[in-house]
Amino acid sequence: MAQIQRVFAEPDQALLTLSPWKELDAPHSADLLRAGTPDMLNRGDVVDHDLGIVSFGALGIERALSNGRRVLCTLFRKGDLVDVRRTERIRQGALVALKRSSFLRLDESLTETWLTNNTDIAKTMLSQLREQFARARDHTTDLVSKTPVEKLASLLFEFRRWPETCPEDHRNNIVRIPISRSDIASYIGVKPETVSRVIKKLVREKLIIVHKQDRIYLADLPSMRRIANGGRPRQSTRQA
Amino acid sequence: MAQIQRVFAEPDQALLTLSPWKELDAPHSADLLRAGTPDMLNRGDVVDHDLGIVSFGALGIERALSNGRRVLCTLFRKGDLVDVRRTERIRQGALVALKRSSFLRLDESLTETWLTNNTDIAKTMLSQLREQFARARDHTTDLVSKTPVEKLASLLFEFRRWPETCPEDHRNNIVRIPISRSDIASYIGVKPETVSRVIKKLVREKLIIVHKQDRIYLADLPSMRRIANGGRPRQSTRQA
DNA sequence: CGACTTCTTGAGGAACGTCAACCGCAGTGG
DNA sequence: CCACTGCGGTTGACGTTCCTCAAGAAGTCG
Repeated sequence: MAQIQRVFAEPDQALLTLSPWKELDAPHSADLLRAGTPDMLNRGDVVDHDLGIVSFGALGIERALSNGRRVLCTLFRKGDLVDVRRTERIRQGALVALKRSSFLRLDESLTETWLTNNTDIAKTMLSQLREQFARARDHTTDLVSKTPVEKLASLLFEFRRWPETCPEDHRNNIVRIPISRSDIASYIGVKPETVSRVIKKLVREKLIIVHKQDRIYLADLPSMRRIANGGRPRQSTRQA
Repeated sequence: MAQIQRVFAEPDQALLTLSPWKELDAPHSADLLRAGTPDMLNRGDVVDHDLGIVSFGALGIERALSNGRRVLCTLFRKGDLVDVRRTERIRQGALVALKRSSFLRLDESLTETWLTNNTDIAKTMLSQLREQFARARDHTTDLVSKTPVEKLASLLFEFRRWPETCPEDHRNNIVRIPISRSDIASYIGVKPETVSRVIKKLVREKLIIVHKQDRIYLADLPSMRRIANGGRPRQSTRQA
């Protein structure tokens, strides 16, 4: 028993240092942990539960379209509340691990009880959902009318904001890529080939340097930021 | 004074019959109404407030990219809680009315007090945000890898689910289009010209009939549903 | 080392964006 | 009453872009 406790105590305690959970009083956060069941997940594992917290790693909601098209419509990162319950049961999609991750399953009825007795937890969950909705809007902006280069640049900055980024990497403009190339493609709505070509292009222009597959150096941060915000539109068809 | 009360009493009372607000106890919902300031909005009006409820009409969050690209990253419809406050103040975007609408502004600190004293309201807001996040995921799925035809078909079904749809229209497979063609375009990430061409194409195939500009009849609902769910992928480059 | 998956590179074409012009309609003013 | 104007929407021609397909390279695991 003590052993089992230990197994999840380490990463799961860590999430209490993350916003917004760190704002909770100690007793509440302890409740939170005790009520959760930790799941270790490998890449590709499907989570058959729609309420919990990501202790570490990366999860996503995956949907399949005809023609083998695969869509990643949301990314959940370390510290995120995952609450994908919904009233209308349409097109739910599967919650799937994109890399080695830990998921702290929460019991639904128990959580409901908390919400009734404790407005702090309710407020914390509200701020989480609000934040995730805001991130979804940002992502939508990326998808709606940006070019692949702009989309990828924007995604790099999103990864830069992930809590895994250590302060040193952040200072040095190093971004860790937590997911595979094809997952990136499914997330930003292009094909893996295009992701590859875009990265190659940015390297050629000396805007980034790929240290390792999952480690990219933003050599020209201002330019990259400009591109991410929409600074590289489709070329006009008419010559100047 | 009585007159002013009357002005907003009518549409704003109506929203209490909508999910999830209708689940609230009468005294709480009355508080909700009293605390709000109703704003009448015309198409194009910008709302400089990030907390409230849509009494009727349609609002959207609009962002501008370089090159004159305009993005509508979320739609808010009748009954929706609009809570777009966020911790990181990046790329906020403007909340703008897409047609004649009424917005019930809520006071932030007052709402905060409610949440502390009343878990019912907290739960209601939670379920609202959860639902909107779910809708955002659906929209993301549409944007990521669907063709324009699929995107538009999907949007028609979204409009069909809007609370304005009267039961009769629903039975008769009539969809009311609440926003302009160019807003549709900015929302599904294509150009107005493409929207026009797609509609024309669907009409030619006898899948829909356009009664009026803002009234479309789904002549072949099953086919349309199939298309909306991804049934019309990009044509292969290789001949069969 | 070989079997495997993931990523990259290359060629070619469909598709959607770009531009420009036109249409229909509503409001305005002579 | 009609010309004028402005706006939203539509149509057509054309070209860039990114997807498709296929094959090779690189990384991963037994």
